[in-house]
Amino acid sequence: MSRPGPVLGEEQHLRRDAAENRELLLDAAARLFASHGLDASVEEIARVAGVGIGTLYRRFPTKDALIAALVQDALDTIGKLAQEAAEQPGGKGLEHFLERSSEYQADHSGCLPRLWNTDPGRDRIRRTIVALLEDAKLHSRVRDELTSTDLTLIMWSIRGVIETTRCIAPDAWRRHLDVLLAGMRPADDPFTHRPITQAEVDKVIAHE
Amino acid sequence: MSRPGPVLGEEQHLRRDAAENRELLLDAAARLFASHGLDASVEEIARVAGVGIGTLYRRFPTKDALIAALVQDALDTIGKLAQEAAEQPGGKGLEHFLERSSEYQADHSGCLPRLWNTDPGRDRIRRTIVALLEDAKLHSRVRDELTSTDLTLIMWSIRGVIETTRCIAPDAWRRHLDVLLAGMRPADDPFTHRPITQAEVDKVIAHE
Amino acid sequence: MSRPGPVLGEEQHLRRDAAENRELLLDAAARLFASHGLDASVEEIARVAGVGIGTLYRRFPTKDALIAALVQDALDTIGKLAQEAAEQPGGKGLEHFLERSSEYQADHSGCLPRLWNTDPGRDRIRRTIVALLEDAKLHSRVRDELTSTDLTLIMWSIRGVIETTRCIAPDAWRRHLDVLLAGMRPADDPFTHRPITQAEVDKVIAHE
Amino acid sequence: MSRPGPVLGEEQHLRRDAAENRELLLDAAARLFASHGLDASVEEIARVAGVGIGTLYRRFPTKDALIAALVQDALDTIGKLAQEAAEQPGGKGLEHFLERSSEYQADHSGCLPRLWNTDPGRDRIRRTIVALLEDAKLHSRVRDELTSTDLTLIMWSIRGVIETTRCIAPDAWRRHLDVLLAGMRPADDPFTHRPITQAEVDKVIAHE
DNA sequence: GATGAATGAGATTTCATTCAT
DNA sequence: AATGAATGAAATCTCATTCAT
Repeated sequence: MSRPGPVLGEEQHLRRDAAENRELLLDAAARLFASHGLDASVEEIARVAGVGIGTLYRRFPTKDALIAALVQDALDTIGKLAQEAAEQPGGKGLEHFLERSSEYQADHSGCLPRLWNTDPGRDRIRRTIVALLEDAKLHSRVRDELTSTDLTLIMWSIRGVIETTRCIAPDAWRRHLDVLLAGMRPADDPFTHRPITQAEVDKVIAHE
Repeated sequence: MSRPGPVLGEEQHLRRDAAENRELLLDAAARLFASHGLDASVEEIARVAGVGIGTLYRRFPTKDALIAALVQDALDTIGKLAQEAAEQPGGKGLEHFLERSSEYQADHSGCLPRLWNTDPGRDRIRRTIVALLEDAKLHSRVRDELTSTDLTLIMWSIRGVIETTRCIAPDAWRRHLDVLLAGMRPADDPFTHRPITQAEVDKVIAHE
Repeated sequence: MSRPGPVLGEEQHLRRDAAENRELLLDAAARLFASHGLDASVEEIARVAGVGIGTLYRRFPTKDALIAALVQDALDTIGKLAQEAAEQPGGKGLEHFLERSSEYQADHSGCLPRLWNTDPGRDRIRRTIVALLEDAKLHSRVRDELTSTDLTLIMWSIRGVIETTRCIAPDAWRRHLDVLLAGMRPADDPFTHRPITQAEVDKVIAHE
Repeated sequence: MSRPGPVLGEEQHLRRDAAENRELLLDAAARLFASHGLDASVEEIARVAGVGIGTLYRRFPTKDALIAALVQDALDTIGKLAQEAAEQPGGKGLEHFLERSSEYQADHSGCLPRLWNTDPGRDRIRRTIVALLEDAKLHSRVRDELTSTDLTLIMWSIRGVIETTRCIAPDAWRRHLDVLLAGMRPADDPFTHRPITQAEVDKVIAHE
């Protein structure tokens, strides 16, 4: 006799608009990728987001597209962090940026494996970072021989540390950054190997 | 480069053909894991090894067992490298070890994600590394404040670089190691964060 | 013959196509289990049902779940048969129930091996059967020494006959029930062994 | 330097002869079929028997052949039991046989599912049983209308009870046999269904 | 537009049987 | 003759993606 009302779990069936769903999906994906790696299933993501799987596929035509969107979000943030860091005086912007961007990655470690593997806007970030590097050299906070590709390796290495330690020792990367910064400082004995080329970095990033 | 011989508890007589197939399988697995990540399918591994899938499962009752075998091989080798490094004079053993072990990992990058995540023999390796560290401090080649857990982070950091660059710039890690070694050297300004504890490292490793 | 409607806890709204497929799958499973035993493959079941294997697994997350659903259907029906039998006058309800429930089992012999091996609702059925037994004793249609556990053995015994003969002589169990009913009737010489306990029956059923 | 002596577990590598192996295998098979059903793997059987799987396949060209051998053993024994029972006076041979053969089956329940499904020697057993039945009728221990096919059904039904209860209540079949024997006794109200034909029984048995 | 049911290729694993040692 | 390594078909189950409702 009772009207077939909303079933358990359906009581929040608000007519959400597209933008909201997008955010819900990205949040859910970030959370699940962080806890289960990129193997987290799209179905689980949709469920956690509270939307149907069809809705997910309307927003993101592919699992990879969803990941790419997360990566893009992260890159956008990192770009902003780089620009903020440029305001630091005394050549300290670079250090500031490394700390802040690492902090951000530690908090959003879900799709780190692919974080550097995508394109648009990356070039602008790179130019900002190069500027930070030049400024740091100008103030003798880092070696002259340090290149922007060295910074890329440094960020990849921090990513590796974060990925490994995030669950247990989420601040481990700070100690490691201490070591890296010490290694970047001006010193008498120069590095013994050539830096990798920007072309190589680009190829790595393009290599999916 | 060659697989280490039978180790503790492994001395069961394998028939010649069985032993051969075991090698073929481990080689194929290493190759495929390196090129396709741990998602490489066991069927593909068996095909590349030129044996039936059943043969693979007779030797390694589980995909994880196969991975574990590769990891064990790698750890055995790294243990040997650590002991060899101990023979280096002038406190240079530690640097020597970091270079050699990184070299090995770059050549066997297939199961790096799990390389540190397994048990037996690890303790012996750690003690050897601690000895290398003490020797390096004795000869003032590294800071006194450097801990063995810092070395662990350093190795994870190198692993991250190798994983990212292996296909395109297989020697990138050497340049990165330059930076790390520079950061390890004695210097005036001390690190600003506490090292992580050995207990934290152990938990990370135990954490799958 | 028709599947019983939604039961306790099963009232989730299934979309029409989903509900249809559920029926198709249960029918196919019943048919194949009947003809090939429980070893019939889920792939074959899906094919006979005319749906993809994924659909089967969406509805029944496990082969066992599929079997359990069939068993549940059967138990529900048998429960109803017991209640219907209670309306028979003259203490004949028990005989009526044995005939009807055996008939049903002969028509749904697919998952007989596990038919009694599951829980919910079983207790209610048992109480109904006990009532049937008491009524039969009251009207002197069966011996006073007959217990409800004897009835359980009797049903297992019929099940054994049905399983063996279903393909060739699908009515053989009727003749066997004649013998059993004759054995249940009041008589001078009592049984010579103790009945098994209800606890033993419960353990047998729990024992997978 | 040590001679490669016998390895662990090989110290009982006695040169066993064929007959002995056959027994070992049949014993192991009976034990494993009893505990794990006919799904017990041939590899496990060989291991429990303490022989190689190749040896098993030399003795029994097929898993089915192994099962058939067990069945044959059982039938031989049951044939002997029937003949022994024929010596019982007063028409009690039939009851004696049912008890003894059930006892034997309860103790050798491994391949019961197929126990009646095989051929050679069966005919001789049947003739012996028919004789027991006639003798029982002669002494008015069973109804005249009881046929040998009824006895077949009775034995199948006992098999069903044994299969179900063997682990928990290994004597349950005795109580059930009480009921069956009571049902076989002469009585006023005749059975209401026709017995199945010998041809039907034969077809059931042939039907794998 | 949103939903979630349906799909089916593909993954891991088992096991009866064959065959080199 | 005995062994057990090798085989590969087949089983169960997962999941990214499509499509009817």
